[in-house]
Amino acid sequence: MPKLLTSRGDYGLLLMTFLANQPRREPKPVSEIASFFGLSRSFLEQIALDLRRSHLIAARRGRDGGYFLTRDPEVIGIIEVIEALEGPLQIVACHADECVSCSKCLTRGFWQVFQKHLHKTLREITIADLLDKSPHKLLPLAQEKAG
Amino acid sequence: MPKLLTSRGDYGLLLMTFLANQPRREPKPVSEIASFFGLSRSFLEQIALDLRRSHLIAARRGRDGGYFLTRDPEVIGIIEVIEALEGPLQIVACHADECVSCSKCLTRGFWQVFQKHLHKTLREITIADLLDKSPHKLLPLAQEKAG
DNA sequence: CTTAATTCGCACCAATTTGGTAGGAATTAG
DNA sequence: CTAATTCCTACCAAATTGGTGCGAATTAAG
Repeated sequence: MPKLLTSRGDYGLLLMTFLANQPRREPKPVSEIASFFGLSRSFLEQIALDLRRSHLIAARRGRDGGYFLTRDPEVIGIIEVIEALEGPLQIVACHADECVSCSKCLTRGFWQVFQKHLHKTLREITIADLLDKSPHKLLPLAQEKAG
Repeated sequence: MPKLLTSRGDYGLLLMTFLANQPRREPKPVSEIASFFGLSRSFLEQIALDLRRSHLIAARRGRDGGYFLTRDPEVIGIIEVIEALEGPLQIVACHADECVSCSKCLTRGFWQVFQKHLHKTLREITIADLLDKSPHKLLPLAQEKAG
């Protein structure tokens, strides 16, 4: 049961979609977002901080401050959000040099290609796509074997 | 940095590919597989036990015993191995009813479709595919946006 | 200048998951 | 009978996860 996303990535994407829904990119305080989703304010603060450090959002401090997107949702790949919060995407623990059994590992090459593919997919899906109800970018993939 | 596979799934797939490489499906003891990959015997034993309980492999007990595949590698989707060892695949923690904020969750629907797609992909990739050097089943997926 | 709202930064923590170890019972070929 | 093996369960240390809490710095408004 390992998950692809921990709650950090999950909440981070919720936060990004929330900000993307704000019409004039006005700064919104974490407290408002947290209570909207029913999440812990301080935990979400940490997440917002990480997103700011990765320049996906920017902050205005002090009263009436808050966070806002630095780019349009259409050009923010969700992999950027995920990796900002969870570190580089990896399918499996082993990484080339550190692996004891790589010379005999039959699956390593496969996972590398798989990881590249997954990374690319998550880069092409944007925050704007999350707001669409229909995740059309995935549908053709799911039917790939139909023909 | 959450991974899609923990070492249980990883080692389990290695074990399966090892057995797939045995010509006449003769039972191979865990000790041999463990020492081949440089893994812990008792840990791999646990994994083999789970794979047997899911009927992906079968055992012959006692001297000269061991494990062997119950099906041809071409018809064993790797999702079967993964889920036997790690439980049902999930992208993100939240599951419909238990979720506090689902009414406001903008991303849930997307992840559901994404999970279905990933599940299908991992079902179509078989143990036999892992033995091929070229993971051709992924290549068309990776080029989906070219046109 | 004071106050309230906010980001910022870090220290800490409990529960869970992960990646095993260890020991022994049951089974079986020779 | 013996050795090799699966089978089963209990246990455990380290890492990860999902937070809490506190206080400093910053800022708008009165």
